[in-house]
Amino acid sequence: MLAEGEIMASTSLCAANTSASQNLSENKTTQCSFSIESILGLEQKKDGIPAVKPHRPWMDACTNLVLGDDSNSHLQIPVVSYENSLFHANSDPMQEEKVLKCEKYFSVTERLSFKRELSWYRGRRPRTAFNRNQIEVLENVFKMNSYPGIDIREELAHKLDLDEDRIQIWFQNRRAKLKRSHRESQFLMPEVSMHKDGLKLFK
Amino acid sequence: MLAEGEIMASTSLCAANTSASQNLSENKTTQCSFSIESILGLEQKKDGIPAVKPHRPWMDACTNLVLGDDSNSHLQIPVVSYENSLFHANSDPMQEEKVLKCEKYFSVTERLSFKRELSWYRGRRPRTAFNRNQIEVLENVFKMNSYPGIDIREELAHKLDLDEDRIQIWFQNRRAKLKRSHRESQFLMPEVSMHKDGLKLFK
DNA sequence: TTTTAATTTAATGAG
DNA sequence: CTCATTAAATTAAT
Repeated sequence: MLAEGEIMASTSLCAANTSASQNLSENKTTQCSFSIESILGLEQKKDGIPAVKPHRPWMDACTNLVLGDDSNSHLQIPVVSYENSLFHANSDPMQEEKVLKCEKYFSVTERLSFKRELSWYRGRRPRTAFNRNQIEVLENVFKMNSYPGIDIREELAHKLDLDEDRIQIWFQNRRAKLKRSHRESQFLMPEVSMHKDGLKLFK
Repeated sequence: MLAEGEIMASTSLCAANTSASQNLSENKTTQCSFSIESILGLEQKKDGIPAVKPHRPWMDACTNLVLGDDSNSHLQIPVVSYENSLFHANSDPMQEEKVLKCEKYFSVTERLSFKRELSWYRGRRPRTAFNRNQIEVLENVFKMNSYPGIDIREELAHKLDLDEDRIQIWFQNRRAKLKRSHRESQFLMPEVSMHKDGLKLFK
């Protein structure tokens, strides 16, 4: 099930968005309490309170989490799995230090929710920071094979002490990056790509 | 955490390498000169140059005009279009002093390219300075919707005389800022946010 | 020094 | 899988 706000985030659609869009594109009168002038900041602000609830998915979720509201269990963060997992096998010292600092001032539960907040609201996986060696190995493998099969990925995962999933994602992102660079160099230097087949397109 | 060079210490490296090699080349015999060491990045690297170029649309003209096709163009400094611009209207004294010193030894042209290199040693977009009105409008829109869709962004871009890209980046940075501030206030006053509804959440 | 515009990339979800 | 998009973590200009 999708988290509340998730749809909003991915489609950029919400009440505020729609109304704002209408206001911005058409100067129609609205039943909303904000006009295009207010949107554009051309009107004197009389109240600081927006007519619509701001769209802040991560805050919404944090509120739910902190309050432990079970009616929104669809928003729950798979905290546990991250807690004990290997995700932070290569966590950086900075974050470790932060956590250690917390220990002195907060309860375990509080620390948990702080850590939870450090990652994203749905328990978005903490961003993996590959070290130099990992990157180098991955790049070298990529040079030879940008579509490594499951066996190679597993092998890499084991050798580099990473989840196979991280490897997979890395290769996906790496392929996307390569593709983008190709697109861009074509755009930047069309004459090269046009001449590469020996065609005389410009004379 | 995987230490640098840790993989070299692995005892099963050779056997593993062999299978990796087989896996990597899959079905075909390797006509390439890659060894397993090179695959795993254990060989001396001779180039530190990234395989792909960054996206620098505003440099397109320069790249094409000045450099033409150059596989290392990401390292190059664009020469033409920013020469006469306002970007360096207020250069700092330190830099000025350096330049004066240089005067004794370098030609005007060399000095120019030195200056250019200082500020353009990487092809980074010149920092946009939003004016007060632009900020105000952006902030007002942000209050209602921190994820404006493409239509609103385009509209804003037109109304504020900015690239849509600037708008997009602004909102990204603005969201990050909001989130950061939220995180910080929770860190500073966890009891407030946790007890704000008077609930006993932890017992 | 602080703030924030710009960049790179890991993670995510839809197609 | 691709592709577009997002947030995290930076870098660098002011």
